[in-house]
Amino acid sequence: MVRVPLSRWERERGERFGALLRQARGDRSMVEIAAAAGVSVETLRKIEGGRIPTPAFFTVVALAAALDLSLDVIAAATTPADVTSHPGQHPLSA
Amino acid sequence: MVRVPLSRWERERGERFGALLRQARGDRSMVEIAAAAGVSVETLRKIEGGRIPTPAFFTVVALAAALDLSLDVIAAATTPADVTSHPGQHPLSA
DNA sequence: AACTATACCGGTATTAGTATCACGGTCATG
DNA sequence: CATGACCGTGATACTAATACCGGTATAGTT
Repeated sequence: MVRVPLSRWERERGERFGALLRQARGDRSMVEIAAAAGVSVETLRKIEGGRIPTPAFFTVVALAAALDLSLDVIAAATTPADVTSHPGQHPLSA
Repeated sequence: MVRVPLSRWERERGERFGALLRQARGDRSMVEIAAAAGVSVETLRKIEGGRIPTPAFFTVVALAAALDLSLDVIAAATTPADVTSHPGQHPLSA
């Protein structure tokens, strides 16, 4: 009946995710990438800054396309290796 | 100041997405896949049925892993070809 | 036959989180 | 100076994720 709050781990993962996007953006402006992805600039800023730790899948799809990134690479890069070897240790989803 | 409601197109995309997951699940039980992904069964059911049209990215990551699917393949399969050739015609994100 | 267990179905209620706009501020550039 | 990008924030409506409900269907057991 209640949505479970995001754990610390999930928040940190979101921060890692945001940092990865920031890095991929490089010299391009946030405004440019947000427009290319069809997302508001504020949203991209929040995602990059980890303040939206679990964005919607299709939002990420659009951002990945604008940044020419593979989703599989993103997913692999934001999951610490120890989690993948022990799937039961942390929630796997958002 | 207000979050824009999901368009019909976005809802339909969510239904396509859900159908793709359902197909990928095959003979395996919803309970089994949901558990493997660390997601509630109700959530998976709703995603498959299109009643959660824009699930969180990391939820999809976990489900894709449980189903042994590539995220890039999922994203490509749920985007009609005419949308990719005309990026301005529909919102690209969730 | 009845009973039990399990999976699946769509819906409801609740809570937490997202995505957006708008704002005031800073900073860099022409 | 004006302009554009970036920053974090407040407020808002919307949506996701969860547990639960009553129902159906199937398979196995007594």
